Amino acid sequence: LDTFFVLLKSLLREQLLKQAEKIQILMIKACSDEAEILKVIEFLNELRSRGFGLFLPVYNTLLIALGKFDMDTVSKNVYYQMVDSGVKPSLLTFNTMVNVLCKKGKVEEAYGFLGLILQADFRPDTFTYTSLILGHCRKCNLDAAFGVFNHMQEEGCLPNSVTYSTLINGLCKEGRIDEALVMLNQMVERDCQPTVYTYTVLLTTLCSLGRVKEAFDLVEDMKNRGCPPNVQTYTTLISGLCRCKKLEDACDLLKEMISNGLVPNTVTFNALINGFCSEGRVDSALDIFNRMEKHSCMPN
RNA sequence: UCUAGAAC
Repeated sequence: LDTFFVLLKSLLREQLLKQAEKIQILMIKACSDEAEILKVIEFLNELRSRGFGLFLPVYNTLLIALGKFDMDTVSKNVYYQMVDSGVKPSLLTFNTMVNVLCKKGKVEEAYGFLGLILQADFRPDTFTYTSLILGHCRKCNLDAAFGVFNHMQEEGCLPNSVTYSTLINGLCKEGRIDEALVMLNQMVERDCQPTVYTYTVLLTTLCSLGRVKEAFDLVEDMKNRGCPPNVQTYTTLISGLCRCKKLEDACDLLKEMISNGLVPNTVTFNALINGFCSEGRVDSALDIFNRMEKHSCMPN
C-alpha cells in the first residue's frame, strides 16, 4: 500500500488525474482484508482534504470492495461522503449499497436505497431485485422474497439463474427442499439454465437431510446438462457421504475430483477429517491431515 | 468503475 501511496502523491503533484484514478482503483482492488481497505480509505480522505476529490468509478470500486468484506457501516459512511462531495451515485452505486445491506439482513435500510433509485429516476434491475430477494431470504421471509420475485416480473425484469439460485437457497434453508426442486424444474422450463451454484445449493440440502441417493441422481442430471461439478460441489457430496458414514466412498470421491483436475481445498479436507473423527477413526483422519500439505493446503 | 447466489 505504501508504494501506491507514494505513487499517487507524485501523480497528483503532477496533476495527472486520469492516471491517478486508475491507480486508486487498482489500489482498492488490491486490498485483501478489512484493515487494508480502512488504511486506503484513510489515505483517500487525506487526498480529499487536499482538494483531490474522488470520481464516481473510484467510489463505486470502493463500495464494491467494502461489500466483499460485508462492511456495511463503512459503506454507508463512504456513500454519504460521496453525496456530500457532490458526486452523483449511479445505479451500480445503489445496487452495491442494496446488496451489502441485504447480505447483512438489513432489509429495511436496503429498501431506503431502493427509494433513492426510484427518486433518481433509475429503474431497479435484476441485480437490485436479486439482492432484495437475498435479504428477505436471510430474514427467513420467503413470502416477501416471492413478492419481489413476482413484482420484478410485473415490472418487466426477468429473473436470471442467480435470482433463481437465491430463491432456491432460501427455500432450502427454510426446509422447503421439495418446493426448491420444483423451482429447479420451473427455471429449466423458462429457459433459465441452472448453474453449478444452483445445483450445489440443492445438493447441500439433500445431503444434510441424508437424501444422498437423490443427491447423486441430481449430480447425474447436472453432468448431463453440461454442468460439471466443481470443488464446492464435490465437498458437499463428500460431506454428505461422511454424514452417512460412507467414508470409503467419500475417499473415492476425493480421488475422482482430483482425477477430474480439481484441487481439493481446506474445506474439502475438513469434511473428510470430520467424517473420520466422528467415527472414531482418528488414525485415518491424521493420514488425511498429513496429506493436506502435499496438496499445498493449509489447515485452518 | 461492472455490482447479485453455493460447500466443512
